[in-house]
Amino acid sequence: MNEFEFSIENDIFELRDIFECGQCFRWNKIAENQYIGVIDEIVVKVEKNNNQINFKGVNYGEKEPKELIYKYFDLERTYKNIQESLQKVDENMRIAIEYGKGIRILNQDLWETIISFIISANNNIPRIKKTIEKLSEKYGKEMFFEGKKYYSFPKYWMLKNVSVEEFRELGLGFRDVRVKETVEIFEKNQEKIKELYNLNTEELFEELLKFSGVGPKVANCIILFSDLKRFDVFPIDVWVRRVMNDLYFKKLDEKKLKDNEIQEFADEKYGDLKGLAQQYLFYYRREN
DNA sequence: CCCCAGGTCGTCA
DNA sequence: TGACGACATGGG
Repeated sequence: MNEFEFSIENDIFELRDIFECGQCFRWNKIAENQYIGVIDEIVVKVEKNNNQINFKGVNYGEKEPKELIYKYFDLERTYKNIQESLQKVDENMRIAIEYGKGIRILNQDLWETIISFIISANNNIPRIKKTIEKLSEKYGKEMFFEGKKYYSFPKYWMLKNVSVEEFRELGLGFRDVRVKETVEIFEKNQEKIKELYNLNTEELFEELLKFSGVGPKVANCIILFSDLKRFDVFPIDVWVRRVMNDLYFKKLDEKKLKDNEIQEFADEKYGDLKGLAQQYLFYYRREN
């Protein structure tokens, strides 16, 4: 266990936009310009003043905190260019970007992202967060930072002896079996999982659908929000269907708007940047 | 009591 | 393929 602290400068890095836009579930606001959360086996407090971002925390794992944080926050990527390109699409996109201009798409651990979004199915964000927190408290690694306890998201091998009934006690509901089956898949297919990183987006999508509890929407979220990181996917949930219908399709009953119809439209309109476009639209619609 | 939530799964035509 | 209900849980 050792502590770390360092600062960076970045124009495109707003705490609220990053942590409240629905891509992650383990961050909490502790002050006006501060969030605290867990990445892998480090606890991190992020504080922003002007364009200066400070990272302070403790490391309980093997990985170098600075490298972990650079990767996690996607700091190698220049979002300015991407925004400028997307802004040209139309006025709606320009407004959505203006609202969420501080968003960065995180590179979250694949295993954690898969489990988190399996839990997200037919669920709401506060309850998803609560359930993931319980899972971590019960099975993750205990960590201490500034007088408080935190818990890492449990690695798959830490869950191998957990029964379906024990999963259900966490409040997973009908998703308990899916989580259990996913643990087993990870135990038996490590080589195959490592190869996911070499696949193209289409192949990746097909492979992820084989997981229990992973359908089209969850698969696309995993591809976009994990360290698999591809921007050429467009996850469609109730909010995205809602915003797309309001802005473009204008059907009286939005449930009659088919996913395929939205997908084709998004391909055409946003191209390979549709993942980021989706996130600006989702965040804009959910917060307004 | 109802409806809804970052949906998926099994079933049936 | 495509439609449709079931599936736990908690909040409004």
